[in-house]
Amino acid sequence: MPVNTAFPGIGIQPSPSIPERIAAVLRRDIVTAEIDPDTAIKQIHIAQRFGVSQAPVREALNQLIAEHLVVHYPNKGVRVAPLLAAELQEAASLRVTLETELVRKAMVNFTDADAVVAETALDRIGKANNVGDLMAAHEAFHDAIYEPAGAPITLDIVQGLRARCSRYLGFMWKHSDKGRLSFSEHRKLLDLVLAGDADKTASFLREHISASTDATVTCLEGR
Amino acid sequence: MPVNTAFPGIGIQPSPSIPERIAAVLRRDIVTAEIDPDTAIKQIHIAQRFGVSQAPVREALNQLIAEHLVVHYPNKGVRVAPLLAAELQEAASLRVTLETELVRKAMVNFTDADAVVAETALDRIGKANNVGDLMAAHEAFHDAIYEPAGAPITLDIVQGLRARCSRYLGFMWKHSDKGRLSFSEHRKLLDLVLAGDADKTASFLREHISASTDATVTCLEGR
DNA sequence: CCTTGTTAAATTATCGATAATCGATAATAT
DNA sequence: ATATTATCGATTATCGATAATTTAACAAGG
Repeated sequence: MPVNTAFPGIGIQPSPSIPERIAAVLRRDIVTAEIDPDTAIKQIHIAQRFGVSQAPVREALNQLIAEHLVVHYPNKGVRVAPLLAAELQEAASLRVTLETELVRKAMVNFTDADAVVAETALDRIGKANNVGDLMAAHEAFHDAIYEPAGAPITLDIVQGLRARCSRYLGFMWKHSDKGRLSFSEHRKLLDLVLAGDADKTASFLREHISASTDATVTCLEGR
Repeated sequence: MPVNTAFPGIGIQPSPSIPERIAAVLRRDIVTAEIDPDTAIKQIHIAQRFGVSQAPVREALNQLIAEHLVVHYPNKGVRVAPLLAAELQEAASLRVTLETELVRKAMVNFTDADAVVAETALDRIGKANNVGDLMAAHEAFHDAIYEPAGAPITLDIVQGLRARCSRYLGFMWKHSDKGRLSFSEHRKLLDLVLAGDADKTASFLREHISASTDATVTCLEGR
């Protein structure tokens, strides 16, 4: 009993469940710094906002708890996680370790189709006209670079770490004009991947992550 | 308004919630291979077993989903995750990368108190008389070795990866007598940490993880 | 004989309401 | 006046029941 007989091999992407839709909206609001750190998120408010009962809201919040975007206080609910320089620095350090390894493995398998996907994401970065779209495109670009590595567990961890770091970027963009996401750095990263020099690509990626982290940390400490 | 005036500085460890207790039991049953891979876990059964309604059961299952110990099929429930050699190998490879880094950082800060905690866990490994206790002690030992690194995010990720790998160990122990958890290897690991040679410790740790992984993979493929 | 459509059973997902918990405040006692 | 206890309001956590979904069995038709 195949999942999708009309388009064999493609499969049906299940329409996002209610909890997933709610989590997606809250996640965007958090990483774009639309909601301030430490803000309490009350189940009833969210339930009314989406016109559902509290049960699916709780599931969405549990998702965000697992992603460390909110913190849970038993019997007191959840709050948007605080922004701590130590968290950003450790997460970024891990990203350097894991993403350089991922890109090395990906480069071995990189196909023309993968390049097309990455180019498309790059275009989306250039065309994005709001913070949410920009971040989504940024995610998509990095994922496109790493997916060919064929390391799904690592990729999953990296995605979580990147979301955690993106929060800080979103905060910086909201409160200052520094460190705008540079189109050109990503263009160069993709060019390096296509050129095939693994060492050069890895060290450029390390710089890419470190530089944006350092800018964010100084912005964070300046308040 | 201090949390605990009778024992200042100690604080009250909040008694585990119902979902946490349920998740803990299911987690143990899964990693000790008491439940076979692909077994469907029905909400009503668990609810009746613990004498609660389905709501807290769903929360416990969501926890296990986040830990990748069960897989969720929308509108069809959860099943114990399958055992795949590829998953074990990638998770173990990640563990080598992250745990060698952790132990290096931990050795810089290692105190006598940390050593006592590790020795205690080592004793528990020796005295454990069932698979569940053995695994819990094993976890505690490795955590004791890594905690002084002061890298909570990395430690959290490593704990998740170790739980994923432990499933395979539990499976092997259930179906063969090979690869019993050796007390002596952990004794030597702790000795190396205390001796202070970071390179030697890291390479021993790499071998410790790789060897047990290889044994498990061959056991897994032999059926 | 195979396919297709229909129904029934089982299970998940959601709902509305209740119980349990917490923080703050008021009341009482020392 | 201070410290302890009791009550209140708000919110989470849990419950029991219903709605939605899937699966399997079976019947009708090609």
